[in-house]
Amino acid sequence: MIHVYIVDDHSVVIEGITTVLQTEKDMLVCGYATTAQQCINYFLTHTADVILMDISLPDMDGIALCAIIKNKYPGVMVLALSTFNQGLYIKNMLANGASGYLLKNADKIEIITAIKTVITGKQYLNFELQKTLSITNELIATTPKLTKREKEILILIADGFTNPIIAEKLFLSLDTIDSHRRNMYAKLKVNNTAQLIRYAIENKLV
Amino acid sequence: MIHVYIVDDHSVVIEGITTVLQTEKDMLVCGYATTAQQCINYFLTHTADVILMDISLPDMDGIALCAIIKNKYPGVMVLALSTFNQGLYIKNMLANGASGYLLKNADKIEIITAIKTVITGKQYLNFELQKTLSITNELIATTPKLTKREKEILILIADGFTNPIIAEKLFLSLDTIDSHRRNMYAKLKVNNTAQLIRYAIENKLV
DNA sequence: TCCACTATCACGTAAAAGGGTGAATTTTAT
DNA sequence: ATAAAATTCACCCTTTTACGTGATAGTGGA
Repeated sequence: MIHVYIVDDHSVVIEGITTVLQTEKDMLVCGYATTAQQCINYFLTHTADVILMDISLPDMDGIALCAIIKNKYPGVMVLALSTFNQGLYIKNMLANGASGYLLKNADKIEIITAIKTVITGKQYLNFELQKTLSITNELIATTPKLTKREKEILILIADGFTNPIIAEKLFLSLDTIDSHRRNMYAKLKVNNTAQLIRYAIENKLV
Repeated sequence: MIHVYIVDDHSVVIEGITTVLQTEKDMLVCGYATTAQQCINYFLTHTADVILMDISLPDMDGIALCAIIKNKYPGVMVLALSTFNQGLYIKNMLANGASGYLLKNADKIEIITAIKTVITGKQYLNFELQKTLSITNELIATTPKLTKREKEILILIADGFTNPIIAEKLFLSLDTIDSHRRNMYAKLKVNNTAQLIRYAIENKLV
């Protein structure tokens, strides 16, 4: 009998998964939580084979909760549950010990398959998610890296400070700020402030 | 007997709501759809008293679907279903004929209450959502409005074009572009390109 | 160890942005 | 119909950006 624990702040999702798993004779929903803290408390005195864990929780993100659980109870398999197909989330969950990632639009069969896969110790990721993940990895690899100083100056530019003011703030020459700025332009293949700021915001550097 | 139809691309949510409503003797889930098109097809030959409608669907957004349904079948009450407590969504759904808005973290009682409220023709919005909506309305009221021309020029600036180039593109004088740009600075209380672009992106104008 | 990258600064020039002020015409909303 | 807002343009001046070119010293990874 596979004991499944559910962590999700949407009660209808808990109901839904429970209903789906009831049709499986060898699976049992042994409990659920709507907050990370409830989940942590439960595992102090109980256990489970698999946790279906939403990545967005009211008190903590699923990535942090996953790390805590896997650190204390490595034998418990975590299957991440999310609405969004975003590479960075997938990457982080897997890096923090999750054995798989399931989208909420998954059907009954996929949910059951995912659970059965992860309890054997294998990883579960459907094709769509694997593709997203590989695109993300490629994106990260090809994204030009800004240095510490460059990021620091970039943030000040985004805050609306001019080169002379930034030079003053950082006790550097105006030419130095100009130089860093130009290096960023070259790295990011842009040629003015507007494009620089746009790049910075769209890539969450600011 | 209240006939409830569910539109949501997450099958576990459909399962969950169905399970919740089964406990109510006077409610019946008469059908469900995972796409807007399925929903439209259903109503060509069937009907329902209430539609629980997710605002994010694979083929169309819930706002558009709501408008279509209410236009053809004004008697069918639409109760929007969403994960996010975002004022603009709430506003748009209500403007397009929805009778209420429900968050997916709502518990059984709230779901039942919401359905019972909307079938009487009244609007259902919980306190939290009402607050979000009023904050959003206030925000919209206080957000400085850019004119068509200003937005057009703003987008070109964000694309990295300089004033001379923009003037050329729009067959206008450089002074005119400069003038519009300065008017935007005044409206948005900024004083250089970096801040302008930041404002534009953070307020989804670009 | 060596090379690429980083961080710092300098000089000079041209282009663009930022800011003051004013004004005519057209569109829009009350 | 009339007032308000939007759109267009002009002139002048200062500051900032953008870009070419080059140089020195430190840092870190292959």
